[in-house]
Parts: sequence; C-alpha cells; structure tokens
Amino acid sequence: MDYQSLPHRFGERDPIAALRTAEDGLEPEQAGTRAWRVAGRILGRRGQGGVTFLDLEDESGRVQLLAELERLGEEAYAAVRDVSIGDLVGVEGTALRTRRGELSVQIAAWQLLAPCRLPFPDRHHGLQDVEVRHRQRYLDLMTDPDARERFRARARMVASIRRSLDDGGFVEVETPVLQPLYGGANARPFTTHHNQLDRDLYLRVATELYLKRLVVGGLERVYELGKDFRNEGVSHKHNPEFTMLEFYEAYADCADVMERTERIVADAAQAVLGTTQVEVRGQVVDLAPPWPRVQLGRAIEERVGIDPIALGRDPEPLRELMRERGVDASNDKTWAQLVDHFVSHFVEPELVAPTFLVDYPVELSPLARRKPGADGVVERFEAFCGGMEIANGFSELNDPDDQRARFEEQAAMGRAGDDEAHPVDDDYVTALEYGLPPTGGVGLGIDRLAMLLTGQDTIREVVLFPAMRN
RNA sequence: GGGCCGUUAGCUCAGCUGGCAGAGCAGGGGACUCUUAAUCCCAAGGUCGUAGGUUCGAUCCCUACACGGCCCA
Repeated sequence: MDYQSLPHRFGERDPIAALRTAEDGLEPEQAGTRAWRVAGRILGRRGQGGVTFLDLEDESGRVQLLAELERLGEEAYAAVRDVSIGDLVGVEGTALRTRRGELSVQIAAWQLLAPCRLPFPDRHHGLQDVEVRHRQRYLDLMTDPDARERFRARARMVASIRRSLDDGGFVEVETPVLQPLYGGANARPFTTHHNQLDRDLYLRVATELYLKRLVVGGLERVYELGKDFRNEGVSHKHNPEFTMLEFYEAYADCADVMERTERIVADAAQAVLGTTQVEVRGQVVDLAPPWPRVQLGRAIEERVGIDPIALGRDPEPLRELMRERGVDASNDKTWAQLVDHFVSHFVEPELVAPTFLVDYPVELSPLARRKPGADGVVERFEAFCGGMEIANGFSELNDPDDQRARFEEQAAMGRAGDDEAHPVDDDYVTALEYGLPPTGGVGLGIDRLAMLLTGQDTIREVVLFPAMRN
C-alpha cells in the first residue's frame, strides 16, 4: 500500500447524523436530490453479486452504503468490493431508501482514505478482553459506541465544572507538576531528576500549597484542574496518575466550600445526564443539594457504637473494637490512624448517597484550620458518594506558627516510618507569614466523579489509558 | 503485599478420565444484482501465556513465573 498516494484530505464532509436527519423522510425506493459527502470506517459488508452493501460509521452515527455494478462500472465497483472491514473511506452520493427500508447512500464516488491492514475485532461480540481494551483503547473506542460516549460524557462533566468556576469569578491557573518539595496530601510521590539543574524533583501529589500561595498573592479565587501523581497501589478507585480539581476561595470557609462543591457536582450531573439522579451500586441517589452534613465521630458511633472523638486520644478502646470486629489493625500505630481506618472500613462503604463528613481530627489534617471551641478538631469535610471519597476540603490553616508545628509533627511521623507524611515546606510557611486571608478550599476527584456520572464501578473505565504492568 | 479465578487462531469462544487442536466471525480465493451478524463453496490460519516437573504420551495433572480480573490489606 502506497500511503503517500492516498488523499491528504476529504473536505466538505457531512456528518452521517446530519444526513440521517435530513433524509429521514424518504420512502422505500425513493432517492434524495442532493449529493452527500460522508467519511468514516467500514464496519460491515454484505455482498450480493452486482450489489454490495456496506456499513459506514463516523463519530456521529452509522449509515448503509449501496454500491451497484451498473452505476459504477467494473473498475470502480471492484474497488468498492475490495474494501476490508475497518478501512477508512470517503464517499460521495445521494441518499436512497432501499426496498427493505434502510436509509442508504448510493455511491457515486469512492475513495480509500486509509486502510485497516490488521484484522478487525469481532463485530458481533465486541472486544471482550479487558486487558486489550485498556492497552489498546483505540480498539475499544472503535468497536464500542458506549465507550466513546463515556469519554464524551466525561468531557461534558469537566466543561461544566470549568463553567461553574469561571462563572463564579475563579481564575484557572497552572502550577508546577515538577516540584522541589511535594505536599498537600498524605501520599508517596514519584521522584525524578533534572539533569542540568542536577536536582531531584517530585511529581506533585496535590496542587494545594501552590494554589494557596496564589491566594496570598491576591488571586482571590483560583482553581487548577489537572493531573496529580501518587506512588501507590492500583485499585478500582485508584490510578497512580489521576485528575484532580482544586479550588480556593478567599474570605470563605469550609461551610461555603461545601455549598459550592455540592452545587458544582449537581450542575455537572445536570450537564452530563440532564438530571441529578444517578444510579450507583444498584441504588438511585440524588446529587441535588443540600447533602447531609454528618460529624465524623457520630458517623463512626452510628456504626460501631463509640465516638472516638468524644473518647479522647486513647487508641486502646479503638484497637480493642477492631479486634472484636475481626479487622486487622496491626498497621494502625496511632489513635488518628485507627480513626482513619474506622472511617474507611465501616463508614465510607455505606455512604452511597452523597454525604459530607465534617469535624475531622487535627492529626489527620495538617493543613486545616482548627474549629473554635472544639479541641483537636478542624473545620474540614470529606464528601462521599457511591461508597467512595470524592472530595476533601477545609478552612485553610493560615497561622504560620501552627502550620510550622504541624509540618514538624508530620516530619516526625515521617522519621518514625510514615512514608506518606508531609515534608516541612519552609517557603510555604514564609508565604503564610505575609498573610493568607481566611480561605476555604477543596480537592475534588474528577475520575471518581466521572465514575459516578457514567455508572462505572472502576476508575479504569473512565481513564483512557489506565496504568498497566509491562 | 495476600487469597481466588482466568490466559487455546487476529477477534469471540468450545475442547479433553491425559492419546494427531475445533467452530463462528475477520483475513485470502470463488459464486451470487436489495442485503441487515447476508448466504453458499474452497483453501489457509496455533510455541494451547512462559519455564520446569510427573508420564510411554501433557492444552489437560503438579510447581514457579508473567500478565489480567475479582476480593482483601
């Protein structure tokens, strides 16, 4: 095949959907009057001697093509009959409804645009091998219109979120992916090296600390929507690179951010689905605000009978309870880790309808502001839906001394073997010393929200190229 | 990291108490002038995930490994 001799363009192309709409009124054996130019991939062929039927699909839809020996002559007809399933072709012709009632394009001119020279996946069963669908996503998209629609829905969701924030007066910014020091989340980073600067750099685990520097600088409402990277396990809700929205709003607090978050999510659902009702894990839930606010301690108490926050900082009763419930808590060294484990094991899976948990222990929240009148608790929330955490936000800690102390505590935990602890970020503390206004912010997991809005139960189905082993 | 399941033609899948590896579709050749997963005929297509082991003989039984899936951490 001489690829260079193939056409370099196919202009003035009509989407197949436009043809279908315009010519829908044709009666059987009636022909349309105008010429159509359509292009796409050949997905079916039915020979019939001097008549050949082909199925042509573009992104907008599918239509049958009709090639007739009598109309085209030997040579052109042979060229059409030589087509392989999967070839990309451009066609010009008038519309015609066949005797059997199928809207078709009667081929007047035919061009091969690009051959498909490898065998096409089974047209009837589709591509079943999950591994191949992920490694060669183009085959999945080629053969499964639902897969294409899923990623279009994701794009509509992201567009809606941007619209919400843009309309709310937020500025979209881009902060470094390669960071000298990582922070903003408890996670292990990927490490890389800059050769000329001869220094190690980290791929960001969050954008938080940079975005809050911008709020210090006077960008009062900022957001960033992009990839974060966490060097940890792969699961149905974790991919090592994933998409996160973070936004920060000066002169607002945790409660304001919760309201904005639930509104953004509900609007995104409306934009993608035309409704705020989604089906998740066999249950219909409504994303319309307001979502219930439940204190973290109460949520745990409802399920296991004790409120660990009210109990003080004694890990032993919690450890004992874990033992009773047959949960292995041997990795949980501290009271805070046990609380975290209680949430993820007993509470999170049950939060199918959208719910905010609020009032988190300060030990789990090194960047959040303390709640007045509540010892050891910060103004923080996590949003859960479909049994997953989808967002995490708080009133931002703006006391540089407290922030430094929290970093030091994190560093101590790091030295004690917690490889997800924050390193101390002196420059960030310096920024706080210049004055961070009272600010609320949140991180929202875009992939997980896409799972909810497209009805998928694994992140791999909403990430185009999920992480795989070699 | 642990447990369970899977890996057979390009794709979708059969197969066997352990005895020469099967089909449909796709691809190749041919017939057929209104098909809809078109139909019919012909030929071709395989390191049965990889490496060992048991056996006269292994796609099948055993072990390890790789990759994937599900569950747990």
